[in-house]
Amino acid sequence: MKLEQAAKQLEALGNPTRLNLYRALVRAGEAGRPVGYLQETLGIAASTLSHHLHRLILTGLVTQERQATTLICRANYPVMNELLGFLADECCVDAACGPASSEAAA
Amino acid sequence: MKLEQAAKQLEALGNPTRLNLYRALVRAGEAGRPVGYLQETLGIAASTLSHHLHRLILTGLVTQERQATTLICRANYPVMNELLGFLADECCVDAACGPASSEAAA
DNA sequence: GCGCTATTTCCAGGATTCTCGAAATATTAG
DNA sequence: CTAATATTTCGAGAATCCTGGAAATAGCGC
Repeated sequence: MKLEQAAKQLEALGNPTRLNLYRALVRAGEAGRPVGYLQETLGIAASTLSHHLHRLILTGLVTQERQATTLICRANYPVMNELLGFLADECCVDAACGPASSEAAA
Repeated sequence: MKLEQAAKQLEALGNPTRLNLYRALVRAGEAGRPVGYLQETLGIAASTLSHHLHRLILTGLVTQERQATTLICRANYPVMNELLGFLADECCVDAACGPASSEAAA
């Protein structure tokens, strides 16, 4: 069920700490960020960060890659785009919802 | 603080019942839906629905309008678009993230 | 005002979340 | 193998959320 998955991803982003964390990764782009760097930047306990990170990874919003003892985290752009698509999906089936939509003639 | 607000909205959408509810309103468009209709459609207790609805209204994602004894609920499209914008906002500052972005020349 | 329908508020129990420190694990360096 | 660093897992307390039933409120028609 797609809705469940979308809800989980939204819930994962619906916590200030995690949203902040996620945005840091989004900003970092392809380069990604090591866990330790994120921990210092966000100023939270390592265990707390690990907990949140785990959640983002479970929902597919973030990926990790090992580099020696350091773990590099990256935002998973395709998953985010899919989520954005899901939200905008059924928008406008019966009403105009703004300028962001497709090229359907007025 | 914008991040707090975005997190609250995402959290509001990050519950299957609420996401379902919200999508029903998105699908309904301008017409909106009466609370009672939503309650039957979703098959949940009136108090539960009221609770979730209240939350969506607090975050600004949903609006209500009274029509006699019936309350019509509508999705607030501008707010949703703002939220989508916030998510896509800092995307790609350092990496390509897909086709959904703006018209900035490459 | 009275009754009627639509909706919300109050209350409570059970589940989940958030946060952290301490201990455990993983990987590399020597 | 031992030491050192990076990260996760464990345990726990406080807070919040989710759900529904019962009672209260809001607006309408008579």
